[in-house]
Amino acid sequence: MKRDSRLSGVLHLLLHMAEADGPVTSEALAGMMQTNPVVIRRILGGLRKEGLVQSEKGHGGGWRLARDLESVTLYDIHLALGAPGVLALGNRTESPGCLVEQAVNAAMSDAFEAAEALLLERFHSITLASLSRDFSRRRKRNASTCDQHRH
Amino acid sequence: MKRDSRLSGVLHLLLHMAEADGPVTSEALAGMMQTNPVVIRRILGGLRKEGLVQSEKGHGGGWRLARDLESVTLYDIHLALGAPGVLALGNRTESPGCLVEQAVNAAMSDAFEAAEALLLERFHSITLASLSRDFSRRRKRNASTCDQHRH
DNA sequence: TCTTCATGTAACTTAAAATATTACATGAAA
DNA sequence: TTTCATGTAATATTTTAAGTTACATGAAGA
Ligand code: FES
Ligand code: FES
Repeated sequence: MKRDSRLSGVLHLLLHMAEADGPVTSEALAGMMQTNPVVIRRILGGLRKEGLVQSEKGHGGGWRLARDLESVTLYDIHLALGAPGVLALGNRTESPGCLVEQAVNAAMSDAFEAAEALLLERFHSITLASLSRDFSRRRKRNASTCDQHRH
Repeated sequence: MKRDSRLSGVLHLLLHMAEADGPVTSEALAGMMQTNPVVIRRILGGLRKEGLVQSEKGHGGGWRLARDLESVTLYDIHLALGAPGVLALGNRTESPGCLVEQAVNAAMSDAFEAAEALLLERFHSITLASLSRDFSRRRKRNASTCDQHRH
């Protein structure tokens, strides 16, 4: 069982894009995320379909945010990523006819749904803008020593 | 990202053991779970260390519950399984020096902790006994047509 | 126009986990 | 002393995620 850090990673990308003046290339973003440009393009390509980012080809091209920082919540991004399951635990579904399994699943599903609902509700209340503000606050306190680039 | 159904699977095992008169062999349990006996022995071996089940070798051997159904909660079992992460989503930790990452992680960690706490709190209130009662209720309503065995 | 740069995507490869299997030792009952 | 079942290490298989290569498309600049 491994944790999916795609949401976290995408936030990283978006905030870095918010910081930048112009478009940012997938190569630059890949540098920050220590991964391959194609991976970035795949991820951001999905977000573009949802209208969160836009891209431009050719000289001076790259990626930029398509919406206002205030209007984008973690939940929006979560949806744009395909709303992957939020919980690492799940129900067995291999023997649907088994009454034991039915009883187990019924009991756990309630708990799962409650936890998931709580998490997604929190996501609604976190905007890119609030993250950006928090970032600025941190930048004032610490001298940034980011390996990949200067702020 | 795949969901871990170990908890669900273990509950299945334990309830089947609760139903049985004597010890149940790992082979029989493997049949119900459509897996290999060694896999069962590995999982139950972990639970034995926590005092949830006990095993006997040789003729007439197998696995049985070691504690009262009322006294075992989902949370106990979760702990006995090593308390694996409950959430599928997680924080990136690849660039700990990055201030953007710090801001993102700080914001999400709160939400993660809240959701996890809620789920585990629910686990505390579900006992093996309550699951067993629910199972009996279902058995009365439906005629059991379990492929692996009769109840 | 022709070169350069960057995205868009499919196909492929690599790497990492999770799961399953084999093999054999240990100990208990018949 | 044979049979049965657990205990466990080592191995193999399967599945899933991540990364890479290759090349097409289109935009800007020389
Ligand atoms: S295998 Fe679960 S009820 Fe029979
Ligand atoms: S790479 Fe994230 S702050 Fe620089």
